[in-house]
Amino acid sequence: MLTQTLNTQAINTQIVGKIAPAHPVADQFGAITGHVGLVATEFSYRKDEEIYGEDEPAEYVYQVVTGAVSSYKLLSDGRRQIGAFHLPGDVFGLESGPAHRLAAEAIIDTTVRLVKRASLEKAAATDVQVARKLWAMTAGELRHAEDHMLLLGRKTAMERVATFLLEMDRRLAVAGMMALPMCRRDIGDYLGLTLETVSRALSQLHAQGILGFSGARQIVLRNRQRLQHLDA
Amino acid sequence: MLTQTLNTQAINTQIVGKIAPAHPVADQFGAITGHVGLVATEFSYRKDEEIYGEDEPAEYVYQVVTGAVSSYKLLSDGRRQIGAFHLPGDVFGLESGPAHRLAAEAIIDTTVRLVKRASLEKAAATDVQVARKLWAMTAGELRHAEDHMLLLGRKTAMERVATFLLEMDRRLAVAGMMALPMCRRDIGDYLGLTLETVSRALSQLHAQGILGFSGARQIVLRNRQRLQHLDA
DNA sequence: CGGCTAATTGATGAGAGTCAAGCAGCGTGG
DNA sequence: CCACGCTGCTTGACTCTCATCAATTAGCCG
Repeated sequence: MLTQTLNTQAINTQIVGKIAPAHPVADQFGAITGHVGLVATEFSYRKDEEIYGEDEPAEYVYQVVTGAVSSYKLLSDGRRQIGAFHLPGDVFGLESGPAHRLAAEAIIDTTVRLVKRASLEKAAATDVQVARKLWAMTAGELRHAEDHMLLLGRKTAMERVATFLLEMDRRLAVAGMMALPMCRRDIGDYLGLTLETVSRALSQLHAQGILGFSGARQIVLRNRQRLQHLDA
Repeated sequence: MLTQTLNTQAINTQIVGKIAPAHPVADQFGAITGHVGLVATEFSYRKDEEIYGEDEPAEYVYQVVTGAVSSYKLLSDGRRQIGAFHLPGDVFGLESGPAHRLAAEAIIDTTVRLVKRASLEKAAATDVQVARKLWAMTAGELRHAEDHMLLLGRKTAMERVATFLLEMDRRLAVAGMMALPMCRRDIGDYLGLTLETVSRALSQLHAQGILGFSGARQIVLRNRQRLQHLDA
């Protein structure tokens, strides 16, 4: 079904390495594919559209060009844990085994670049540098997951929200302001909290002057030091 | 300081591949090192002894021969999150980057086999099969961490304990009985609960006839199906 | 058998969840 | 350009699960 969607909506096929990196930072996708001449395709998803499901065969590896994606697991009764948010430049959907172990969906309108998993595997089989990079990317995800386990298992609601704000500030702040792509429910599902608890924590930080709002999703951190102090 | 300890206590140096695997299951260590002739050393730690600290340089990769190890992170005030338990046969301490991102300590008297990280790196640089195996091991850890994030973020206390029992049953049950190497506090720190909550959940499962005790750490699962049902 | 550590159990309380109401921001259409 | 309506966010009142504090009890090793 992903394949079907791809066939009907794919808009842009290019040789990776001939296009400019989407972002000024080291382009992780290019680092893998640049010198092996893999074909990458651009593709778009609308807000709330599923990119792949949990346990679905991992046919493609993705990189966010614009927009934002969440990776998550569900329990049978609908409880959801978001494991990571993927922002422009981030690679997601990379698996060592045959299937995706989290589902992924666009949280706002999103464009991704994608390559076939099989072609990466093939490149890795002959090029040790590619193999090393794939390992390093998985290790980076593991590092994030380990940090997040500490947050989910042992931090208070306020500490979780403080950690979240500092992470998003680091990853998407422009000119000291961040435009959050995700709603309060998504933040709650990422932090193991309810959306109400997230909202209350943000309100409290606002009341203390630690952050400012210009719209619920436009946040300015006014005192990173105090926020770091709240983050245990 | 690890080096110092190694110098004083190392007892056994061997060519990996010439010794019998510690366990009947596929030997992960051997899979990496068997055909490249790496030198492995055996080494022992006493209960509660630290094997390496968080952010310490990752000089060695380890495999549990006998005993059990926990990998954990600490907050400044002492709150602890155990990310994984390592049981006989398990590899731990494998890093793609330069440092350990969790600390590790023996939870009972433990013997490990270890190889220099640098020699693995070297083997991976020339042997794509080794590189692939290292990636797969890190991916396996990531899979466990992703499952554990769901547990920590979204499961109830009883669901967490049920998940834990089923995991340990799968990993260390012999003749339908499991001998837990870890205390209630360790279980709590793994599940994001207090030791009292773990104890109460176990007592409740006992009262319902779902499990039997012969000593606090000797547990028999009498009804895996009901336990699976309690695990969401 | 004695003494220590680990585990159980009970009483109480705090932090986050649930349920519910109202508000604000934003996109749409008149 | 402004009004309307939808969705998402905030806030309040109350509940409940799990943490905390405390006292026994059980298990284990010398």
